[in-house]
Amino acid sequence: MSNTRMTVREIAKLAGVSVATVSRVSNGTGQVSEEMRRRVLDAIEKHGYRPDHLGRALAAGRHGALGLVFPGLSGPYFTELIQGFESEAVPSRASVHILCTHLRSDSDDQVLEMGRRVDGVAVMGGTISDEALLRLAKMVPVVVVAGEGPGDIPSVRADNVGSMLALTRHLLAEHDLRDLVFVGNPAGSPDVSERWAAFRRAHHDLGIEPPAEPVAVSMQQADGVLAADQLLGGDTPRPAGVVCANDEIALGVLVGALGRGLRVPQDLHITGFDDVPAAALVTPALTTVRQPVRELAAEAARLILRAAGQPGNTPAGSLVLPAELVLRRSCGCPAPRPEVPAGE
Amino acid sequence: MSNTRMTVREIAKLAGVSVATVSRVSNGTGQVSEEMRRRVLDAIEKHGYRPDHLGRALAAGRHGALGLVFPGLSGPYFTELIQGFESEAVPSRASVHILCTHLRSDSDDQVLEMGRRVDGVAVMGGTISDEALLRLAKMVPVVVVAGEGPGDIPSVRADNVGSMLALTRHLLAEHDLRDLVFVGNPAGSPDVSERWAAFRRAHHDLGIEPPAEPVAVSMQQADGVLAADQLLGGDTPRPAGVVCANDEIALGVLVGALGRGLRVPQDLHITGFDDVPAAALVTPALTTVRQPVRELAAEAARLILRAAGQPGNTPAGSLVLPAELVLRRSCGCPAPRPEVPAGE
DNA sequence: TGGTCGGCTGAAACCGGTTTCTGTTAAGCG
DNA sequence: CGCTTAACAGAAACCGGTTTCAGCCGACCA
Repeated sequence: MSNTRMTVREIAKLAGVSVATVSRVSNGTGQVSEEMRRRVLDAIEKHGYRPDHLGRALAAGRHGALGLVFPGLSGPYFTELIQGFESEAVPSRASVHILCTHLRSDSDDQVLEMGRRVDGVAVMGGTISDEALLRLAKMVPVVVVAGEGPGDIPSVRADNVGSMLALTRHLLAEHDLRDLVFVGNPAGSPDVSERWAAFRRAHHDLGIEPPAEPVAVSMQQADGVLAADQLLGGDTPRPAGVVCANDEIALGVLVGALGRGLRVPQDLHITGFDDVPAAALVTPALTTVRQPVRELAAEAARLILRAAGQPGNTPAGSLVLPAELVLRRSCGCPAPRPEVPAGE
Repeated sequence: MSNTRMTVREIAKLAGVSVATVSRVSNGTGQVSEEMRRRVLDAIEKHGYRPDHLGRALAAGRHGALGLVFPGLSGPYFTELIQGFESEAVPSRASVHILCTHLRSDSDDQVLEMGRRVDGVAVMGGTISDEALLRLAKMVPVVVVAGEGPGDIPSVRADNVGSMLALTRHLLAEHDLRDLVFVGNPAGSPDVSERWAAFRRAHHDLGIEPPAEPVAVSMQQADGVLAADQLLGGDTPRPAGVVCANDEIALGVLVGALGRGLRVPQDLHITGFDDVPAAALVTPALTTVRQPVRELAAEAARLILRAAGQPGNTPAGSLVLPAELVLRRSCGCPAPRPEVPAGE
């Protein structure tokens, strides 16, 4: 009815009761007689009163909000992440604040500012400085997603090590490949760092000498094209296989290789990581690793909600979810099914 | 220093001044003598005081937050949208709340709840009911992104009509195609509705009879595969070209066509909409339309911020940004460049 | 020297809720 | 019938800030 916002006190006056009673009715707490409850509900209904979120939050000392911090929104990985997080937060009546640190230099400050507006934060690994992370953790419960935090900050992540071990071993042992290269910058994110380490360890486990250095590029498709230029353009002998830190790099390398007239996988084997939708679509389809990104994010949200619910801010331990090897044509495996992918 | 949060009153006591003075210093408002300012700043510095966001927001009657509502996060379109919105909001010290209505049935309520937590909301067209949109607009400034709102709710959108007119005309006139079909559900979103209307109008403008009905499917890749089954599987004559409501559908149709042994564009012409990264990557590369999604979202954020800044909640008018036709192989055009796409 | 004006300060009201704490009333019980 | 107790209602304090308003004081002017 009324366009101007009602307050508890106005409703109280209109219903002829005290503000305490209105609050009790609208929250369902305490004891209220049927008579009073009727009067209050009538007034609320009649004037379309909804309690103000700020007033309530201030009194409760709780924001009713969760934060999610990520470097940027490149690709389907982040899409899944956000949806997983959000779908877990909303049923708990918590709103979701997002922050893309992107290329901004003052992201540490912005994250700390976010810490003052929410009840807990999930931060993607490698997004902000450890120092900022520790300070943030002093304000609100924090969980690191896809990475590892300093101190005893809890984290949830996929099994990078296990799956990259399996993938590399697959290439080395089943396809009997040598001269593999790794494309991706281990310094860029904890995920890549773990993948690079596992890539090397798989070599060592089989008594094979791994390359000393990765081809350190960023995570976009264009960087994969660049890497392909570097690997295939010069006079250096062509590697047998290219293990990429994610699918987008792999797709870039694929384009670069095909553009040079190379056949994949006959002339060059390529693998990715993440299983983005396009990975199944391109020709040849991309061998990759599927992570339970959505569950990862949902689990992070759950941890935060639980910690925020308790005054003691329980930090809980770390969690590692399994990842799944997806073998397709680009590593030399036969096409798994009659090429009619079920979309996404 | 202190781990437990400081309040204005504590700082005031420690600095030996009144809370009003502390507030004035920390906000830089009003007149404060150098002596007082020093004392307050010292106390603030020493105890690491930062004003509580809730208290401040309550007193100011402003949340310092913007909302963004979308149906789901399928594909790069939404990624761009979020980043554009966020990059405009953050410099204004506004946090960004997101809400995926997804498959939830109670999204209207959730949107209204969001309206009580932010200073303004951008809603993707077709995401919530007109009724909810109108009620939301009574609470906070609202902008519809990629769609049109009821009443005088302002909107920002790309030039669907102009670009789809140009695209369809291109197929009809330049490539001299007939028997085009449109794949996409006009009832699903305002964008698709506009595109379908423009598709038909281009036919009429050239005196050609357009198809009476679209192939109404959803916006995911799998739906494109379904559409291909329907169009290419039966005994009905194969259409000359398939105009898809977005790139993901088009990619699905492409896979379906190639999987049936058809050559694209020789046997079947296909076009998309949005210019997702994969559109340039697939073979043949996809003819499509590039929308200024990021600018769209940034403009929406700007409108909201401006409206939220003024008590009068200026609704402002609508805004239509131009879109660009991207001609590639899949419509029959020659490859524009030596096939080394610069990634994305 | 008295009056006015402007700079500076702090007490108190306010934002919109929740919660404690006190008091009243009626029911239950010996 | 008197006493205890439970149910219920409301006044007031509280959450942590901002802002109004009144008052004090020194400077300036006639």
